Parts: sequence; structure tokens; C-alpha cells
Amino acid sequence: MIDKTKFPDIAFRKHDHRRCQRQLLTEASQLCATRKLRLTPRRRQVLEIMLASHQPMGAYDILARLNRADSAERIAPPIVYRALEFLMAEGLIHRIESRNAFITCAHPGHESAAQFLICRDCERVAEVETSAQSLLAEADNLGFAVDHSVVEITGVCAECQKHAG
Amino acid sequence: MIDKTKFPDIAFRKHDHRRCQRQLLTEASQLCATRKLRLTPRRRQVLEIMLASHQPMGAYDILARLNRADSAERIAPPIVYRALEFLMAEGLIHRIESRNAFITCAHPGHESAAQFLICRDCERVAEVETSAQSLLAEADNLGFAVDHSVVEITGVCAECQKHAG
DNA sequence: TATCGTTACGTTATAATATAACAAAATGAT
DNA sequence: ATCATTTTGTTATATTATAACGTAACGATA
Ligand SMILES: [Zn+2]
Ligand SMILES: [Zn+2]
Ligand SMILES: [Zn+2]
Ligand SMILES: [Zn+2]
Repeated sequence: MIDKTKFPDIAFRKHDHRRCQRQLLTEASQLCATRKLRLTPRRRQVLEIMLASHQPMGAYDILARLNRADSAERIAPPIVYRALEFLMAEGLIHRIESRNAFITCAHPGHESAAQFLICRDCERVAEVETSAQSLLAEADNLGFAVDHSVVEITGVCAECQKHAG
Repeated sequence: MIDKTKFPDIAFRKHDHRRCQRQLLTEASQLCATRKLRLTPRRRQVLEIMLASHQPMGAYDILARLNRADSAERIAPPIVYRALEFLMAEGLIHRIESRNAFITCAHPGHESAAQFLICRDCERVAEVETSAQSLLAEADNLGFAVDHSVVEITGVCAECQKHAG
């Protein structure tokens, strides 16, 4: 069992990635079973493709891999986007907004908002736990040189909350 | 002079927006003059269009307004994207990654990374100046009900910094 | 196991966002 | 006036995402 709370930068280190993959697939299965949701072959297939690395993938990258796998079929975009939609809704993957790309969740089932350290060189992504700690401090801790940070909080402003009443 | 440090939620309040517009245009002019950069008619026009409101605009929204303004010309996407590129490079506007949209900077020339509170109801955006850790507290302060937060820190991981040597 | 409502998948077309590549014009420094 | 540089204009195309609608699989129930 890889504890990503202790090694939040696992994505940036050499490690037994097979174990990552197995562990996350198992967690995904269990999570879906618990919630009585169907991790269908397609959804599982997309998740497996995404588990190939700790780099985010664009929907069309995933699509290309799907079409390379089953040389007979001609999979179309909506299939991929639907699988991504399901996986995101269940917190098995996250969207990296600044890249229009998607990445597997490092610890499925977490409550707090996901936060990422994205290396613009190797393109690997580490998912860190929000907790109380400052993310920038955490980055500094990990020796991660911050280049650009995107912080976007979406919600409803006070005025609109009144009107909605 | 509107002090957005004292009123970080100015975008969510009733206020004299003409003053916002005038003030930001003046700041933009001065900033470009200081840096010996050209705030050309096109760039200024795009900035003015964006100053219409505190809501982010897509590149094609801006394009549509350009084409409505000069009914003769047929402005094409690259023109808009180039103006946006310039304005972003100089910190006069910011990109809202989670919306593929752009918004004028609330206080041009600031050093720290921009952070936003985006209302998914009225779609107005407040730019706040706080550290990442206290942003959620700030949101709470302003009565902003957080719905979804995107925190993306891009940089170079420790390993890649070694290889780059 | 036949039926039926629901969920997931497949297919086609198209919308929305963004950039490549190259030509023409404007700028500003000799 | 000339020329290098920057900015703008133009055409075409790449990339990302969704609408709309039909088919198949599933899973509960009779
Ligand atoms: Zn791994
Ligand atoms: Zn996660
Ligand atoms: Zn205003
Ligand atoms: Zn700003």
C-alpha cells in the first residue's frame, strides 16, 4: 500500500508504478461496488489507459489509445467524454483545467479539493492534500520550483445567494 | 481611486463601474508608457471591450464584439488572440483556466499570483490578493459560498531541476 | 423467462476554442 | 529615405467538446 500522504511527490520519484496502477484499480473497483455503480469495461479501459503514467492526458490522447487498442472499432469522442464524466463524478480522476487534460486521482475518496503540482518539464503531476497546510509551502518542501499558479474558486457570491433565497 | 485591497469583492457589489473602467484604462496606459510598450488601438479596443463588465469573456465573445463595432471589417481569431497574449504578458488581463475565458486584472502591476472568486450564478469574478492558504477564509469573509476550487501550481519538479543543471 | 424502464454505448454531425503559416502594413531608428 | 522590427491582416486548419438521436445491455419485476 503506497501512502501518498507520506509521499505526496510520488509522481516525481522513481517508484514501483505497477503497484500504483494495481492499487488504484482495486480502489476504483471497491469504490464503485460500495456505491453500487458500474465500472463497465469501457470506463475501466479508460481508467487503465490513464493509469499508464502520472502525466495528464487529453481526451483525444485517450481516444487515440482506444483506437489503437481495438484496431477494428472506431471509437468516437463522446464515448471518451462520457467515461471521463463518470470517472470525474466519482472522483476517480480530476480535470487539469490549465491543460484541458485529465489525470487519475492519487487517493480516491478524498473529501478536500484536489490540488496539484504540475511539472512543466516532465509534465508529471503530483496531487497533494489540501489540509490546513499552505500548498506553496508544500511545494517548497518538495523542492518544487513554482512557476505559475492557478487558483480558481468557484461558488456563489453573497449577492446572488440573497437573490436565490 | 478605487482601492481593491479594501474592497476585494468590488465586482460583486454595486459600484461606479465607469470609474473602474477609466481607472484601469489609465493604469494600462501608464504601465505601457513606463515599459515603453505600445498599447495600440487594437489592444486598447480589446481591453475596452473586456472592461465592459466584471465577467470573463471568451475570445470569440470579444471577436463578436469587434465585428459588431466595425461593421465593415471582418476581424479573424488570431487578431484577438494576439491582443490577449500581449495583455496577459503585461498583466493587464488574466486567463480563467476553468472557463477558457479572460478577465481584466483588478490591480495591474501586482506581483503575487492572481486568485479569483468566480460566481457561477452571476458569473462575476473578484480578484483577491491573499496567499493560497487563506483564500478560502477570505471567501468565507466575503460571504462567498465556495462550490468548486481549482488550484493548479505549475513549475519544475526537483528531479527535473537536477537534470536541467 | 418475457417484459419494460433505465442506464450505458454507439454514431453522426457540428460547435467552441486555438494556432500555424505567410503576406502586408505600420513603426521607429538610423 | 532606408531598413530592420513589430504589429496587423488573412487563410486555412488543429484541437477540444457537445448535441442529438438511435441501439444495446442491464436489472428489476411479474
Ligand atoms: Zn506511480
Ligand atoms: Zn484526488
Ligand atoms: Zn467595476
Ligand atoms: Zn491581477
